[in-house]
Order: sequence, then structure tokens, then C-alpha cells
Amino acid sequence: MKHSRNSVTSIEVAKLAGVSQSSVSRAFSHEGPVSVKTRRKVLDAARKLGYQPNAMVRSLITQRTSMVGMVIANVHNNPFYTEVLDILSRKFQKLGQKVMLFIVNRDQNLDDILPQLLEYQVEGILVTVATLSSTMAKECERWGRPVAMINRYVPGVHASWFCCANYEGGKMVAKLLLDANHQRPAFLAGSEDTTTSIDRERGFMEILNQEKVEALREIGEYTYQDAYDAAIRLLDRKDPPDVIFCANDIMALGVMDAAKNGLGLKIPEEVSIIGFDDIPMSSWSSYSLTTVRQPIQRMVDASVEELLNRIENPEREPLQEVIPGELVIRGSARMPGGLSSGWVISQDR
Amino acid sequence: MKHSRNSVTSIEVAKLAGVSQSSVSRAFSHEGPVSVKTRRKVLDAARKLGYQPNAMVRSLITQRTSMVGMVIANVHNNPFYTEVLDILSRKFQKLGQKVMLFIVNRDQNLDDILPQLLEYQVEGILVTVATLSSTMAKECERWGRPVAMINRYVPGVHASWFCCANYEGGKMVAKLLLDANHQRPAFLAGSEDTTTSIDRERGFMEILNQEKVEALREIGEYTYQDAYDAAIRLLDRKDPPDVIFCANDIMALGVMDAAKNGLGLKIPEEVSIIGFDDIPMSSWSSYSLTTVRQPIQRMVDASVEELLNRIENPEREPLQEVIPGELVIRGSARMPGGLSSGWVISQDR
DNA sequence: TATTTAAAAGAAAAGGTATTCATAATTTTA
DNA sequence: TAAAATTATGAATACCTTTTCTTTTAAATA
Repeated sequence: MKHSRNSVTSIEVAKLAGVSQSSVSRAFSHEGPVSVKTRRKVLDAARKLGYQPNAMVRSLITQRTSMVGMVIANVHNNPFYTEVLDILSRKFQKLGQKVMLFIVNRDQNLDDILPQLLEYQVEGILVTVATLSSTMAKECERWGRPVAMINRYVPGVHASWFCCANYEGGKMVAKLLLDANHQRPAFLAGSEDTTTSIDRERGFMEILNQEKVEALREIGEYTYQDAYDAAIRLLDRKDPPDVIFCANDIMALGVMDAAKNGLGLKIPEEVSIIGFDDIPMSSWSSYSLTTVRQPIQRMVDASVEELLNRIENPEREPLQEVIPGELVIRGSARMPGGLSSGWVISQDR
Repeated sequence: MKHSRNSVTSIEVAKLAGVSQSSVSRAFSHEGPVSVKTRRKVLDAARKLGYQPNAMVRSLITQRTSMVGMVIANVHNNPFYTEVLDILSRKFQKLGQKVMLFIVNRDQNLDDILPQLLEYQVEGILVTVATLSSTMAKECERWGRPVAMINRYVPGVHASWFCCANYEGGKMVAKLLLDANHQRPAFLAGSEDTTTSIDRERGFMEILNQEKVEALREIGEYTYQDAYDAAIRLLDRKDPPDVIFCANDIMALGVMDAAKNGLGLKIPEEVSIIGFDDIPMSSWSSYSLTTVRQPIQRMVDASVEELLNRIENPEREPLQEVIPGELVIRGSARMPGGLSSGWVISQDR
């Protein structure tokens, strides 16, 4: 074995400090009885040699790595998930967990990612906007690695999840736009196979169907440009919609640009546009998008706490929660009388 | 020791497969001689038991963790660095490196982050938009952990770095706006202590000074809102600028909104606005921002390759490179005759 | 001061794998 | 077919800590 031998071990520190290796360990782990004198000797020697305990070995012994896996998709094309990533990462950091990160595509299979995480003995896995197959979920369970998901759920899978109330959000939007006397709504879907889009649409259509209002439909693949193009198609027909509800904000911004700059329509006089997420750009004065704000902080807090909780108590049943969003009224949609820009309508469930 | 004992070890696999533990190891590590027959036996047994080698232990033996540390700031308020993070992460993934992520604030001290990375035996560290103190750099060096930085450099520090040609970019912008006959330029700085902003400003001022043109100056702290406010201050004076060069795109978008929506100015007729980065929003039709595109892919590729290279060859001297950006001409700035929207001007250095 | 109790320190084991060295089985060459 | 060379296997060791178990030292009590 030709080891690089550049790393300082606790044994060398012990030798220099004139104590046993055990004492070095005790001086570093804040457990066990050590006299202040030896602790000082050890710490001095360690500093001199530049010693630091090896976390790999520590994990091997203690069976705890203090690492969690984080799998996240859509970071590059939806600022909302950038924010999720940011808040998540900092929260884990604050709680002393190291984060092993995997950025994937929305539709990417996790079957080759999760084994890597398990191999590295992460204590739990947080998944956002990527879908866990049930076989993979079983795999995690067998390894005793709890999984928590944000904005994704898989029926019958033994995992914790926390979702924005997408269905209720869709209903909320539909009610509001009917109240404001819109006649011809359209829904711009994100993608066919993503629960967030599906649920938002379901809620939306539920109300419209109740009121016997028909709706147009297009697909925008969750990107600005795709949504822009879809909006042109939608607004260029002879019977264009008077309101477009988009599956997320980035798409709504694309739609606004298509309407305003592409077709010269006035927003909201000629067409109302509503989004979902409340990303920073939505409040920019060029857009002033009326949207549904996702409860990002609550989703992150809940999922992290639940994950760590289940790490400590493996036998506990996974928790699942639907967290209501808030309607943020800005200027991009005609509103019923009495509701004006600046209102935030919290949703009671 | 009350170990959880839930994990399957190579010994148990060996027992089930009727071979030695060594053979199990060899069957998994694609090294060493194993007959196809025993490999099959081992793999079968492993699958039956759900065995997977423990990467912690492997690292302990081989002295290789296949983990790199990634420290990144400004992810939440600058989409440019979201993209950097995304591309970086995927590139490492593709090359078989696990990423341990730390998201920090721009001005945050890394002195408590790096020890954590070193403790976990990352083989190298990539730092973006956060500043490495020279003592920390020395620490990394002593541990034999190469460091590569993107868009940040520290004089006298033994680290690799790759920066956009910020200085030259600033010059390029200044030349262009003088050619287009602007009379009263302003620079909107990001923050006082960040080399990217400083260098862009230095280049910009260098040319203006040469031509004896004075410039206004404001500070926008790298955020949309701060830039918006600064732009109002700047444009509301009796002698307002006729062009504002912003230290980055997000700020430029804030400035555009301030000019257009806040003060009702026409862009570029009444005021030209130029940014730096080329984030996705800059090409949106509401903005159409003329800007300097950072060579993101080249910076990422170079830094990752250099980092892995130095991991393999620790004695190699760190490489440093300034990579030119490109001027992307869109509609937000008056241009000299002959240059119109759609041009991309590559910078020769 | 003698004895008991508590605290501190050292010795040794364990954790799960890769790797070396020695041995056995197989293939190749003569 | 016998000998030599190659390939495959197994046993044992090393990696570097934490933790348990003993032993020693110090403090507290009688």
C-alpha cells in the first residue's frame, strides 16, 4: 500500500502531547472525561501538527455521518427552486448537516443517483421536483434512510412530503377570475406529467366546470420561451382567452411579454395573466404579476425538521402535509371590485 | 457499542456467496482478478442482501473520497451564479465527483466552512464569489487540498482561478458608448469590496479618463431593488447621465425598470443602459438588455478540469486564467452606426 | 491519616473495506 | 504430458477513530 501519508493522525498528536491516543479523541469529541490540562496539551499539539479528526473514520465508528443528500431539479429554469435550494442548504448547514448535492433534470431517473447517496451513508435524503420511483423508495427504506420530498408526492410511497396546496390554489384563482367577470379562461400547463401542474389545473377546472365555463388549454414546458410561444398561439386565435392562468411564474412572465410586447395587448385590460410561485421577478415593476405565493419557508422548515426527526426516530411514520399558499394581488389581472394591488389573500383550508 | 447493525457487510455477502471477503471486494471494485463465475456469485448474493460497499470505509482505505467541496455565494440574488452552480454541479457529477455544498453570503468568512470540508476529506475545493483568506488558503495547501476559484482571485494566494475579463469588459463597454456619442456616463457599482465590480469599473474609467470624460457613480449592492433606488437618485438629478453601466445584469434590470416605469424615460433614446453577465432575463423582450456575456461554460470547464488535474498531480503549480467575455448587443443602449441588436462582439485580448 | 468515591488516563477492540502476500487452480508452452 | 507461467482465491493486515473496559490518579469522606 503506497499511502500518501500526508495526513496527521491522532496517534502522532498523542505522541507529541505525551498522552494516549484515547485522550486525543476525548479532547476533540466533547464527550468523556478529560482534564483541562491534557485537553490543552492535546489541542496545542494538534494545532502544531495541523491535526483534525477524520470525519470518514468517525462516521465509520459512530454510524453517523451528519450528511444528508439533496436532489433537486429545475434549478436553472425556475428561480423558485433556486430559492428553495438556497434556503434548504443554509438550514441544513445551520443544523450541522453537510449536504451532498445532486442537481438533476425534472424527468431524470433517480435510480442511479440514490445508490450513490446511500453508498456515502447519508442519513436522510431530501428530494425536490424530481420523482422518486417506488422501488427506489423501498431501497431507501431498507437502508433505513428517510426521504422527504418538497412539492412532489408519490401515492403509496413511504416518504414524508410537503406540498403547496396546488389544488386549492387553482380553485382560488378560478374563483377570483370568475368574480372579476372573466368570460374565457385558459390554462397554460407546465408539463403533462408533473403533479404540481396537474393539481393546479385540476383545482382550476373544478371551479370552472362547476360554473359551466369552458377553458382553453396549452402547454409551455415550464420555460419562458415555450410559454411565450404558447401564448402567441393562444392569443392569436379568433376567440382568444381574456385570462390566462399559468402553471408557474416564469411561464406567466413569458406570457406577459408575448401579450404586451409580442401582440401589443394591454394587461390587464385586454387580457389578465396569473401565475404561481411568486418569484422575485414577479414583483418587478415591468411585470407586477398577480400570483399564488408558495409557502417556501414553511415547506423548507417542515421538510428539514421532519427529515431530521425521522433520522433520530427511524420508527416514526412519515408525515405529509399540504400547506396553503397565498394569493398575491398585483396588477396583471383584472380583479373583482374591492380587491386591488397589494392585497395578500391567505387561503383557509 | 450498540451499533444499529442494520447494514449489510461484505463479510455477510461473502458467506452467502461461499467466497472470501476479498473476492467480494474484488467483484465490486473493478480492479483485480476475479473469475466471471465468482463475480456472478458475489453480485447475486449482494443483490439478495441489498449490499453496497460503504464509501466511507473505502475512502479510509484508498485515501480517496471522490468528493469535492463547493462553496458558492450570491445564488439567490444573481441568476448568473445559479447557472454556475447548476453547470458546475452537473459537470462534477458527470466526472464521478460527489459535491459537498455550502451556500454562503458574499461577505461571509470561510474560516468555519473550510475546516468542515477538510474534515470530510474532500479532495479539492471550488469557491465562487466568496473570498478565501490567505490563512485558509495555506491551511488547504498544507492538507494538500487544491483550491480553484471562479470570478475571484486573491493576490499572493496559491490557488487556481478563472475570471471573466472584467477589466477588459469594462473598457469594451466604455469604448462602445463613447463611439455611440454618449456624453455623460455613470457607473453603478455592485459593492465596494468585490473584485468583479472593481475591475469592471477600473476598465470603464480607464477609457473615460483617457478621453477626459467624467462619470457619475452610485452603489447598488448587487440587488434589483437597490439598483432601482440608485437609478432614481441618479436620473432625478438636474444633470442626469445619458448612459448607465451597471456592475451586473440584475442591477441593470432594476435600473431599466426605474427609468422606464419609475420615471417614464425612453430606453435607449433618453438613457442607455448596459449590464454585465447576460442572465436569461436580459434577453426577455421587456428588457432586451445590452450586456457583456460571461464565458460561463469556459470558466466552469476550466476550473473543474484544473481542480481535478491538481488533485491528480498535487505538485503542479496552480493555473490562472482571464477569459474574455463577449459584448451582446441588444436594444437597451444606443449604438454606434453599423452596430445593431443581435451582434455579438468577441473580445480579443 | 485511612478509606471510599469519583475522575482521568491508558490499553485494546471494533468498525467494514482494499490491498498485499501466500497459496491454489488454471491455462499456456514446451 | 510435464513444466512453466498465469490467473484466481483466501488469509491477514492496515486504515484512523470512538468507545468500552481496566487501571491509575486525584478528590472527598470518615
